[in-house]
Amino acid sequence: MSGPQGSGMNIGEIARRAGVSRSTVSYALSGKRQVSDATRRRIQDVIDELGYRPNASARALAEGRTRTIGLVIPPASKRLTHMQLDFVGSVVEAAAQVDLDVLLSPSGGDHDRSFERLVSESRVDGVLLMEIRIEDARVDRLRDARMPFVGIGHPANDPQMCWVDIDYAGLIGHCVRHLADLGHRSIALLNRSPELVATGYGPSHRARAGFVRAVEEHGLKGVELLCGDDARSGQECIAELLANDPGITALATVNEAALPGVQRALDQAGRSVPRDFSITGIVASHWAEDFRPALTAADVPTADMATQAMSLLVERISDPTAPAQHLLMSPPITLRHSTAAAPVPHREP
Amino acid sequence: MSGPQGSGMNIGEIARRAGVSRSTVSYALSGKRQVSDATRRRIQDVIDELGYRPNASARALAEGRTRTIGLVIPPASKRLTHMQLDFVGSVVEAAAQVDLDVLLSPSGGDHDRSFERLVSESRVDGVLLMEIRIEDARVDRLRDARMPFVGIGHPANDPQMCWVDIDYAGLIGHCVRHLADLGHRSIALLNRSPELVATGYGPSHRARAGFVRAVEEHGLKGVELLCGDDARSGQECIAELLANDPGITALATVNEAALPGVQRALDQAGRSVPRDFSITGIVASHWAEDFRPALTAADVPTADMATQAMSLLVERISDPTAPAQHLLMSPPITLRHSTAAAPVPHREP
DNA sequence: TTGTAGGCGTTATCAT
DNA sequence: ATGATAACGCCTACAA
Repeated sequence: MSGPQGSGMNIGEIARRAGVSRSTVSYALSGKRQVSDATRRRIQDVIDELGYRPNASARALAEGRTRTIGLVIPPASKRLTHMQLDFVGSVVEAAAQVDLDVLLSPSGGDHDRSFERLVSESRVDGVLLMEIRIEDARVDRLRDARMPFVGIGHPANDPQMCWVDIDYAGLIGHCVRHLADLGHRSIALLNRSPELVATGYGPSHRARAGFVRAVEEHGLKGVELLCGDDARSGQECIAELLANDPGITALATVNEAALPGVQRALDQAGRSVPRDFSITGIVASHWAEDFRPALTAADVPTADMATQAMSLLVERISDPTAPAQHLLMSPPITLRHSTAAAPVPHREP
Repeated sequence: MSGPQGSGMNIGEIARRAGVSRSTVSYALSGKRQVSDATRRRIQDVIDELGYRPNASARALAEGRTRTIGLVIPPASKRLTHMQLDFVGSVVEAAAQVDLDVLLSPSGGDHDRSFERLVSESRVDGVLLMEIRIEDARVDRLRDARMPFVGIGHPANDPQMCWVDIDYAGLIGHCVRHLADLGHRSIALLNRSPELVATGYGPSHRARAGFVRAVEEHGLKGVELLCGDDARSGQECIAELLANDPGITALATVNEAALPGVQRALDQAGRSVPRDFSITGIVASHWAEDFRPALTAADVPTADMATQAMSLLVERISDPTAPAQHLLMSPPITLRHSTAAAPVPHREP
């Protein structure tokens, strides 16, 4: 009943007490060869009594796999977004479902000890790589090390690589069309930070592309806002927007962390949502619900993505040579209460 | 330059190519005994050329430690709160600082395979246990397995155990006093879900105790609300409160996930914060900033807690017999914009 | 300063 | 149906 940690509790000890050889115990446990009912029961009794569990390191060494996957997350220093955190939770859950453990690695820069441990010390069987840049050294590193991996997000055209991503370009396009249908003629895109965009952050670039294209298609006026991932930046950004472009009546966002600030700036300007100003975009689903008013938005299906990414990874681990798969997800826009018909322009009497 | 994964890349191969024995390579790497400059350089050259890194499993097996710690989180199925997720990020960061990896285990019920793997397969050197119940089987399990661990939260009186926690009772007391000082006479405690409270969730019980005591001390009327961890529950809860106890003018909360709903219910009732209704409580710091209006609250210092917990754990791993330490943190209440003097009661004319 | 060899706890290939 | 025994890759006395 007590712990197997302390003293010399190992497969040999079990074998000795059960009066069999170590291999028999091993096989009784794995079921990889027949063991008579009698001995199996004897072995199981001893195991139950002592609370034995095989040592993971020894097993990993012998089997050549760790039953663990790595999850590379952005460094926590710059606080993770709701979406990212949600995704981490979902991945851990999805992994637990298939009895895999998850090793977390916060990795941003290129000199990252934690990331290096992951890829080159055989700590994990495969890796889920979050927050991929359009040009991402880590992708090359993983490939170089022959480590099976699946990207959450995708770099520039790379058919060999396996990934799942959100269709930012398409979804922002849908958002723009939704706003256009409501009669908005001048709209803004609330993108992420200038630094992130400068490093070639895929979602930002694709959101921009989708925005530019859709704005053009619908003959709208569009302005792009580069904005830090926090409430303060959001507030400054929107305050400035309202001052410089008072004609803007709607916003599509890919920057959920800035939203509280957006609210505040609109409040201060006396603009009410959705009466005077519409907001939509791409956000983690519960975040959309938590907004006031509830946000009409494309809800990122983090749990789904996690499950899909996990099964892709499992597949890739078991057959690294199989053709790479890409999954571009495009969740529908859920209509809530943050968008409405464009306000009628003021007329001087 | 390329990966050590593929073929037979191990310490023996390095030794062969450098023309030395395996032990020399090992010592050159660990620095645990003198190696002549010449051979060290020769070895290093080979290592650099091949991009060799020692196999973690083999090392763990030989050394008897994994350089990994486990982080036991609540199951992700019921979405984690901001505070919890924030904490996860902070822990990972703190661990990376000291070159430790973090294995995540979502563990709620008592039959948890992932948790069992953690404690009994020697996958980790120590464990950080989140969301401890006042009576918590996992604590016994860890102790039983002689696994060094530190609790985030603490069970009932247990001087042997090492933990760091927030002083919920004291902090809620401060919140109540703050409200009392502002003239509020009838206040509510927004506690967490009935189920959580029923399972003996420490923070809830301690918040309640602190609330009851402080309310009594200041001669106030106090009502406790048990409320699910989501916006909808918050909305229902507060709607009901305003209907049944219209005299309530302030709220102290330990349930940040319900706050968006609280906002909505107050909006619908035409009560404005802080003019008609004050809100304060204990929340993750950025959550307080993101509230509208910004929340006067005790900001939980998650990064601090993580760092402290980590160093306690490291210490405990290196000397399991050292006396247990307890850290009860009591962050100050940051004054923002969600509390104000109690509104003057209505008078029928 | 360096080499030899045994052990860490499993799995898996031989035999029997 | 079961036992020996050699890997797996690294660390570390013990020798030289």
